[in-house]
Amino acid sequence: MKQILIIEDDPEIIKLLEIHLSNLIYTTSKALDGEEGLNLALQNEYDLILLDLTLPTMDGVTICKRIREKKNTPIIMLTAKSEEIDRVLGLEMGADDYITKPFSIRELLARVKAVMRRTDVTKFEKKETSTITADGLLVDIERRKVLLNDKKIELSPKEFELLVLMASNPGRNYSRTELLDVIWGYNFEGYEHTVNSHINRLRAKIETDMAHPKYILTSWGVGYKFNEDIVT
Amino acid sequence: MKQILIIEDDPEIIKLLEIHLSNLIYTTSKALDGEEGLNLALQNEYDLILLDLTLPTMDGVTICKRIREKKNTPIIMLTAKSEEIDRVLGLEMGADDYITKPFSIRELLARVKAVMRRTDVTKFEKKETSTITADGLLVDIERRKVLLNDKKIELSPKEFELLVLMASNPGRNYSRTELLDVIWGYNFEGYEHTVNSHINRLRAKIETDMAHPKYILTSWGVGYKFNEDIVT
DNA sequence: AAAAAGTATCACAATAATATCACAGTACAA
DNA sequence: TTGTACTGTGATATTATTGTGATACTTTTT
Repeated sequence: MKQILIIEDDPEIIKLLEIHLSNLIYTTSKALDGEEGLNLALQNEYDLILLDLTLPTMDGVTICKRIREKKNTPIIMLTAKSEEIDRVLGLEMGADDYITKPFSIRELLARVKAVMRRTDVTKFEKKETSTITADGLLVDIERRKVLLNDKKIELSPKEFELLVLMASNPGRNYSRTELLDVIWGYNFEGYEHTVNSHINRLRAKIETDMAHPKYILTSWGVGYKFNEDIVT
Repeated sequence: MKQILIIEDDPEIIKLLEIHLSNLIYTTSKALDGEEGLNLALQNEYDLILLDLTLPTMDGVTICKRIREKKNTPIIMLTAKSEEIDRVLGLEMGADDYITKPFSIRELLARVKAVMRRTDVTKFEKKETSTITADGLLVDIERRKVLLNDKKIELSPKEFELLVLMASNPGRNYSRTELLDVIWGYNFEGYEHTVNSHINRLRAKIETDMAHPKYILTSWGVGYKFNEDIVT
């Protein structure tokens, strides 16, 4: 019997999911807010987690990341936003799939089955490396440490997160909105040019020539990306 | 053949949408005011509805809600206001996506395709080709990267969009007006020969012999097209 | 062949996007 | 409390991109 955890604050949706998932011989647990959901997810072994993006006490993005730090449980995000960008975001933060509300039950069940099928095979695969190396730069994610030519660099939290996110996927373009969503959080109400400032400060610490950055490149009219040509 | 319903009071925009949607092998119906639109939406089975927010006789929000009471037809809202509030409203009332006027046709088509893909359960596993190859040219749409004989080429936003659009349909002729509508947006007030300049700059970056272009060909008296004889 | 129409090219100004910097508010530790 | 580091934002500087005019060049038409 497969165990599914539902983290979702709308009781209507929970009810809906429970009815249809139990038809497929899955048993379900539920959590109504983020904190509770995270605890359940970490303390038990589920086969799948259905995770709402917008939740009380802790938002879905954070929960997803926190779960991924400890566990490999497959996660399907439930989100109200349907922009293409969000899809990528959801997957990059470690979710296995996403589905946008309002969704049809048929569609959801198809994805649940698909994820179950997929993870049966890949269940025992190893997690990714926790250090990134590129030219003279070394980023130790676990220890939150950055070395530039063997010299230790002190980064602020935001700077570090920016670096890790972008360096984890060299060559991928990140729009300012995307970065705000992922690092600042979904509900950040502020200007996009806040990102500029942080990129600027990050560059000041790791780049030798500010006019010609080696690591953090700007994609004009798009956003920023980590230089893919220098990763080892 | 997919059926799309357009509920929109501006005949110009309807015409524009019809032209470009028919290129994608969609057939369209149209309604010029809210009442008519609602009736059509309820009495027929459409695959998608494009719904203007501000309409005579009945506004878009009401129509959207009324449709949702009876049907699950995917809806994309067309709205002139760009405030964040309106977006959330649009989604909460049951719309699948929204797009703010003035929009570029390219953007709209992308969303239409995305919604179609999403709602079509059977096609979920299918992946879309995100790279185009032709002779020495490689266009990675997802990563916004262009390689010419394994050498990276930096393109400006407009140049990149022109290339992607035309390379996606090799051999198809694009008039200057069409390119302006699709890439610049239908509201662009400017000269057609703006396109010439951008094509010129694009060519300067990817063509080796400007006098005899290999990729971007000129259709005399018509417009431009991507050379269909070299795609792999 | 000349005129006309459409296209190519280029330089330059206007625009929009990004970079930089200073400063104030905040949080947090000593 | 004071001090310190971090962060968001305004102001301003600096760039890259873009639209346009002028002009040269082709192709088509007459």
